[in-house]
Amino acid sequence: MPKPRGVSDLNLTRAIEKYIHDLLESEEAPSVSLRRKELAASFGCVPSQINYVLRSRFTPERGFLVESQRGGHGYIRILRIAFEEPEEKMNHIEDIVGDSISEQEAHRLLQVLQERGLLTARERLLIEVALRHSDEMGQSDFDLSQHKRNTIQAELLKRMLRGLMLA
Amino acid sequence: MPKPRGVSDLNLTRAIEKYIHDLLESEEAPSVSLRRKELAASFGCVPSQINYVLRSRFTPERGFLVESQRGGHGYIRILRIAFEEPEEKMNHIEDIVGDSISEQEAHRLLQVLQERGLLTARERLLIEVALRHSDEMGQSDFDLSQHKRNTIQAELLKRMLRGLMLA
DNA sequence: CATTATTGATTATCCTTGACCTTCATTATA
DNA sequence: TATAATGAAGGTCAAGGATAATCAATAATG
Repeated sequence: MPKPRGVSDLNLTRAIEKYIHDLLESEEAPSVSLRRKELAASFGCVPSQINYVLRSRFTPERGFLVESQRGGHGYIRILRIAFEEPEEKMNHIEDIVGDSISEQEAHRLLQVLQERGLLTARERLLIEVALRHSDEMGQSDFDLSQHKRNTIQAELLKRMLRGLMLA
Repeated sequence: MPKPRGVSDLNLTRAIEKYIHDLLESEEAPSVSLRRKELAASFGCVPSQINYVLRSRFTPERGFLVESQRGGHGYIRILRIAFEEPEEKMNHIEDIVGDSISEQEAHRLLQVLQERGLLTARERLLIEVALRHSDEMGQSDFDLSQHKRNTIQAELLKRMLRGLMLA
């Protein structure tokens, strides 16, 4: 009888991510500025850890832009980009999906879109089912190459997302 | 040296499946997080066994989504999207869809489901986009017969509805 | 016999750290 | 004033440890 245990264990990266996220939430302005060294010190880590967090979490795919300046009075600024028009939102997504997308990438993207409130869990589930079916068909029934399947997948994904964003 | 696997003589996969299911039942939140290595250890099996259970039992077609993260502080999170009440309703739907369904029929069915509040407009749209894409592929890219396309469509439709309605 | 389950070896990914590199503003100096 | 030195940021990269995923072979089951 295995013990039920929660995995609430935050790692450094997620802690820093959450901290920056909270900063963005609390501010009125859609951006925050900070000192890399100070932030690292307050988390008791090496400064380059901050770069890792920014590179892996505050990407344009997730709706962020990062600016910085070196030297004296250096800084890092994180901007949350807002997509007012469904048109813009859609262009953004089309760019991210591209002409070909792997299952992994699609999976990630859907997770992010749900986190950003652009999809419900049920909608995400529907899309995943459709993508799996497409991939399965392509593999078992038509013996398509990985790349071909990823191309079809990208097309299907874009159509489904397009439909939702413009709805 | 056979290890004691518990009184119930279920096989490993079903035991792990049940364990995860029970966790989901007992929690308030519709998701559980766990460590693959620990869970495997507590069942006295190899970690990849957990992947087998997830791949075969906790699919989107069955109403679940799985997220995971590797590396230090890695985890696996299982989300239950659908609940398993409308068992009968689903049987009914399986009967209606059958092994083959035309675009027209699918269209009407989705309309009814939306009217009954079982689907949102957006969900219906997603399904229609997927069906259309499937049909278009079948016709233009693979030159399939009408009947074959309707068979594939029925399969896709059932999977998507199953995913939403039952677990 | 066909399908499902189990295992272990190998591969991929994520996080963390530290050494070394680049850029910028300020200050010293010719 | 023009330029060089200095110090104070931030950036890059690669290595190492900690997990999880994949895959093919084998066993068990129905």
